[in-house]
Amino acid sequence: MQDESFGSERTRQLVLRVASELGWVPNGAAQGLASRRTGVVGLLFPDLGLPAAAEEESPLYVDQVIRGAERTAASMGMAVLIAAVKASGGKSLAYSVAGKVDGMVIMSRSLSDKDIATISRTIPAVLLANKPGSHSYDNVSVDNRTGVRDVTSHLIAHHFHTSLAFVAGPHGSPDSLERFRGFCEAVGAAGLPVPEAPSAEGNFTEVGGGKAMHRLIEQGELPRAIVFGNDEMAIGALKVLQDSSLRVPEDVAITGFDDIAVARHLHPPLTTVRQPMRELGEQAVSLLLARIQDPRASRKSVYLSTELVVRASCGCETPRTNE
Amino acid sequence: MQDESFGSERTRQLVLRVASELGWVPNGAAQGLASRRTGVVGLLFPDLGLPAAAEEESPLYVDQVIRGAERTAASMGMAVLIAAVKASGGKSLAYSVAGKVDGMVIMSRSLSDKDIATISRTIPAVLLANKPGSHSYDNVSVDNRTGVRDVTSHLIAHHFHTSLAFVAGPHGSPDSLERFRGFCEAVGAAGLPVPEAPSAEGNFTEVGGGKAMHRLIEQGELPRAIVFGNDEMAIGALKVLQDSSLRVPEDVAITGFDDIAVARHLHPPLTTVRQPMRELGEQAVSLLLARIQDPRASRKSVYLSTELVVRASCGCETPRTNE
DNA sequence: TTGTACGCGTTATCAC
DNA sequence: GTGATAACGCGTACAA
Repeated sequence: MQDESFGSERTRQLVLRVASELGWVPNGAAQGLASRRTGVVGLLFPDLGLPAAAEEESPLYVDQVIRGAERTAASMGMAVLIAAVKASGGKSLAYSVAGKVDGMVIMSRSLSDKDIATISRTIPAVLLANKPGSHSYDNVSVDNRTGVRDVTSHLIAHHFHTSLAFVAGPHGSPDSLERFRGFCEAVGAAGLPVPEAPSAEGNFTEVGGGKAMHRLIEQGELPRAIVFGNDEMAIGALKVLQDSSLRVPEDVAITGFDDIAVARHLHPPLTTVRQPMRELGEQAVSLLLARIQDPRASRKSVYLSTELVVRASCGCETPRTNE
Repeated sequence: MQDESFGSERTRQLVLRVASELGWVPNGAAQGLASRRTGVVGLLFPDLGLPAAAEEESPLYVDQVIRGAERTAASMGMAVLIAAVKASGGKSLAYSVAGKVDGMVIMSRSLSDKDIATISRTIPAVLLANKPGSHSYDNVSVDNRTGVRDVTSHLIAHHFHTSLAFVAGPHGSPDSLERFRGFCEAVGAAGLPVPEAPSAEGNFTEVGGGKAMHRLIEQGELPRAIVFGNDEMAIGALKVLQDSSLRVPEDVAITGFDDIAVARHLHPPLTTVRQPMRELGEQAVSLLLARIQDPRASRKSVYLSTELVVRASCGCETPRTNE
């Protein structure tokens, strides 16, 4: 099947034709067993275990990564085996996947460090969006810190805000932590007081963002600008603000992170930091394929840069143009 | 590995522990070859080959189906192998996938009837959102016709519109065709003139919808209500209408189909037909697993019903409540 | 209960 | 260049 040089080209074609007419399909298991390569890459992502409704709104993030991964895998003739892994156990699926693929991409918060270590002893693994500094593996992540630093600086330098707040995602999320650091850097660089901790936490969800906003409002002393750790929390907060008759951006400016599809359709359109989610998946698979080819090359870390997307929620004018 | 009854339970635990300490992972290929089941289900979806930018906005549909499929597959301990198939050839990936799975879910427009037939001779296949009536396979689809009939009737009965238009998706899309039929049924039932063909086509994309809208405007005789074949086209049209200083819904009412996440964030929020995309994926995998268990059971077709989601773009009041 | 040999469908190696 | 044959790693049936 894989030998391209055959005696008689005619015979080859004939066999191939008959084979397809007969509906013959090569057995992948046998191929894999004999050739020691499956032609499949695995992709593990976290199953947040959210109620279906919430999940439906949210996880554009993972979806885009999957798309990117599928895309570059396909360009190399490989398929992608996906599996959501619950934080609470259920790792057996992960191991099962590990036995069926040539390598895997492991998204952050889907597997414990120990399990990653175990698996990576059998097949190569690339970490996606994990805490920076884990140099034991190939790694691809986005420059969260610079991204948030950029929006925050924009709020300060361009709109002259001096009372700012940051709303974080779930505890322990490397992404959220880095974003908070970026916020602190920008605030510090402007000579403003640097907070010890985020002003609130919203779990990266819309409802969480709404609740966080409520808390901030009830505390009094509403900040003039709020940097949210992601877009969804900003969306939830936006609703709460509107219901509280607080105007955005006149009374309080808000920004997000991710630039999910809804962001530009909000009123006002959300100023945010664009994250190349799809490219994240693409790069991860690229790294993985490279490592499969050369298992003993030096570890690589890829940082993808973000892009500030200025719309109206920060206080900038939005020209009423189309796109 | 699969024999739960062992002589000495202690020994069993010991072996398992050592195995995991050694980082041993069972070889899926060998398991598959010996047991004749891979523990993997395949999912083929169409690669529309759109530019990345357009794709990023759009394919919520496929993503949700993937999620649903992954979800129920995981509940049965199975992983999902996904592959995007370009309409233009590239079917080799599809066949490769077919050799690696216990069965596949094939989304409409991803594979030719002939290829489906060939593959299904080797492994069970379930068709997703294909033309109704293909009773040769297990089939799951959404009740497009009733869905559009419902919105259209709403426009007629509730808002007393008599000049309506339908904007279709790509030529040859079974979904689009069924939705047009639903439109015609509603229009006919109300005693209004039934059109021969859709008033315009928008390829199911946002830009396509915008262009279609332009065409309708330039034709003069703007209909008072426009039923779009999906949400994205409605979004594109909405922008064009606003740029043309036409008010929605005062000057023209519009509706969509799918209820993608952006729909409720638009201004005005889009009245649309909710399609249980995720459940589509779930049901497809359920059918597939059932067929794998009993390959000679009778064919099954599952129709999922839609739900009319009334918001403001049709002319209804939207109470300014929060969800 | 425990051990052993065979088969799964393909690739790869080695004589010819 | 061509054609046999031994792995590949795990289930499983059968013998001990």
